[in-house]
This record gives sequence, structure tokens and C-alpha cells, in this order.
Amino acid sequence: MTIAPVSDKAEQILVGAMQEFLAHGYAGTSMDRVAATAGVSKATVYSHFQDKEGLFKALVQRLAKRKFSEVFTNMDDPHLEGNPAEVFPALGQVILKRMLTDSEHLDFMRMVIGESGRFPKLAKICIQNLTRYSLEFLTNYLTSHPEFGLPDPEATARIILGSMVFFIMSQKALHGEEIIPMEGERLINAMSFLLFRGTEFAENY
Amino acid sequence: MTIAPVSDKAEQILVGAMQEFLAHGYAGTSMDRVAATAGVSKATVYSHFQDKEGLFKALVQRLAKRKFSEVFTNMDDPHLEGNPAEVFPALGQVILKRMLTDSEHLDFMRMVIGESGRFPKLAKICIQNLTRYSLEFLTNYLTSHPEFGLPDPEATARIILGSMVFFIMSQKALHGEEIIPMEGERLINAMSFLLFRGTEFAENY
DNA sequence: GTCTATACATCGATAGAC
DNA sequence: GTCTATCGATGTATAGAC
Repeated sequence: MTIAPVSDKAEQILVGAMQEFLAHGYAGTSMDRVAATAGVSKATVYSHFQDKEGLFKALVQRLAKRKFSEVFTNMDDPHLEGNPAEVFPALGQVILKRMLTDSEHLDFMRMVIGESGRFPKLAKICIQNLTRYSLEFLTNYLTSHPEFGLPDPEATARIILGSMVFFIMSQKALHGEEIIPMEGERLINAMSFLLFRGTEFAENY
Repeated sequence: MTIAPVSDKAEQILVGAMQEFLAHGYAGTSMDRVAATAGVSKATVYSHFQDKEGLFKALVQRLAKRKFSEVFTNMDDPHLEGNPAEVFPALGQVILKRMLTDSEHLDFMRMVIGESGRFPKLAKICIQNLTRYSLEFLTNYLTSHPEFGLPDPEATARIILGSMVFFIMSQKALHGEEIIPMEGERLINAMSFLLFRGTEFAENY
């Protein structure tokens, strides 16, 4: 399901704005380049969006809603109902891989965090549409499997998501791959070990 | 131990530059305001630093080295040699609290991440001087206590640091406190539970 | 060394033709 | 609706006086 654009031109402008804002940030992006990249005149940009800030806000809201579904799609499937000792590591690998390979997602996280001090409302929209849903998804999974024996699934969901997001931020966004290299699989395995040690699935780890 | 400034004026300029760059990012900061905040003329700024980029790089390198010691100071003390079931939660609380209360640290993380696409070298310097040392510290702690029974202390250190950094980023940097509230203590407790379940310290959790 | 003054480019935003 | 042309403000960087 794609979100219906207001008009063809507006859609065209948003695509151009995305390229520019993701690459150069808010202050580093000029409306001249947005217009040029979108293939329209600057006046046309201003006829569809109030000003630079309005265009930026429209873009971030649009991306925040899209990005969650790209990472957490096909996740509410019956796949989740298998043996947690097998399902969880596979689930972790899929989520991690999707975040790692989507460079647009990476640039989006960079931009939102970088502008979060100057655009707190937009940061909250991202928390609402990305972080909150991701945490709810993980919490639901942990809660629906009492075999994990977790006293606080909500806090545990933050540990799981946090370790994955930090892994991506440090390895990819901050270019730590060569300085502190590590395979994503090791992270997932270490997380699985912690989740399953002392449970009925312990023998697998 | 403070880092010796090149000169009084250079030090003065760096202090002003820090305020401006941390608040407005690289592109959003003007050399006029840096000069004004530092209390010198713009020409003086250019006499001490080659250009805007040179000033920015000097500032980030300076802060990267300082910020690690602020969070991880007084950590190699004999305190660490006590019972892990008591020491680890206390250690986690201290690290978390230091990151949470240092708004300058928060702004610095925001800025480095936000500019990491356009200044990859600076991001690497921060990985080198902050992330790498933090991970080494945690890895050393986990390794020096075989009672944890961890098959991969290095990956586990990433989980611990990652969950704390993500907690701070989502709650403070991205202003998630009201949307997805959680006490830092819950995170530390959930982490402690995972680390001690199935070990000789299990009964504490 | 440090200042004032200024050169030159680019910024966000708009007026007016079509 | 969309364009070209342009305004005033502000950006980086420097020349020249002291």
C-alpha cells in the first residue's frame, strides 16, 4: 500500500526533497537544489509547500510512516509461532539485515537524530511511528512466549532493539566497520544466548 | 588532566565554536556567530583556524577525547572487584546517569551522528576514542569475571552498551520520554536478569 | 595579532509574465 | 499552475589599517 500523493508535482518535489535533505541535512539543503533535483522551478516548490520548514516536515512525516513498514513487513505471519529457539535468531537476522542494507533508512536515522535538537516535534513523530511500533512488536512476541520467563518483557524489548540499532549506528552510520569489526550474526547469537540460558531452550545454546 | 590549549585565543574560539556547532550543526553554524560567541572578530577566527571545516574538525577531535573520560572516569577502581551481582547494576546505573545528565554529551552524539555522512573521518575518530574504549572497558569487565559464563563477551558488551545508548537516544535525544516512558532502572534490571539467569548469581534475580 | 570593512556567492522567498 | 527574474539578507573568506 503506497500513500496517495497530493498531486503528481507534489510527489515529484517530495522525491527531490528526500534526496537533498537526506544527503545534506536541513540547513545544508537549499531550495534551489531541491527544485533542480525535482525538475521543477523554485516557485513551484513554494506553491505546493509553505516554506522550507513546511517541506521538511512533510517529508519527515512521510518517511517515518514508510520506514517502519519496510523493516517490519511480513512479520505478523505464522512464522512467529514456531520454536522460539529457532524463530528468534532468524527474526533478529532478518530485522538486522533489512536495516543494514537499506541505506535510505540509515540516512533517515542520521538526519532525524541530527535535527532532533532543532525539530523535537519531528523526532517525536519518528518515535511514535518507528520506535514505538518496533518495541510493541518485540514486546508482543516476548509476552506471547512465556517460555522466555522474562520478568519485564517491555524492558527486554528495548535491550533487543537497542543492541541492534546501536550495532547499525556504530558499524554503518559512524563507519566503525574497519575499526571495531563484528559480524551481525555474533550479536544475534549473543542475544539469543542471554534470552535462552536458564530456560527450556537452554540446550540449544 | 586538561588538554593544553594552543593559545588563550584559540581556546576562547573553541569554546564559542562548541556552543554554536553543538546547537546548530555544521551547516547551520555561521562563522559570524562563532566569532561573536567567542568574543573575537571573524578575522581572528580565520587567523587561528584555516577555515570553517578546519575549526569544526579541531573541535570534534577535542570533544571526542574529552567525552570518554567524563563518562568512564573512576571506573578502574577496586569497586569493580566486588560481587558482580551487586557491582554490575550499580555500574550500569552510574554510566546511564552520567550520559543522561550530561546534555553536552547528548548534543555531541546528536551532532556526530547527524554529520557522520558528510564527515566520515570525524565519525571514525569518535568510534576510536569513545565507542571502542567503552566496549573494551565492558569486555574487560565481563572477561575478568568468568562467573558470567558468557561464550562471547565482546558481543555481549555491544548488547550492554547498545541498550544503554539506545535508551538515551530514544528517551532524551529523540524526546521519547512522554511517548514511551521508562525508568532507567528497569533497563538495568532487565539487563542484569539476562546476565545472571542460569549463573551462580541467579538467586538474586 | 587583532580589528573594521568589504568582496563575492548563495540563501529563502516572492513578484509578475505566460 | 508554472515559469523567469529578482529582492534583501546572510553566508564564507579576505584585504588592509592599527
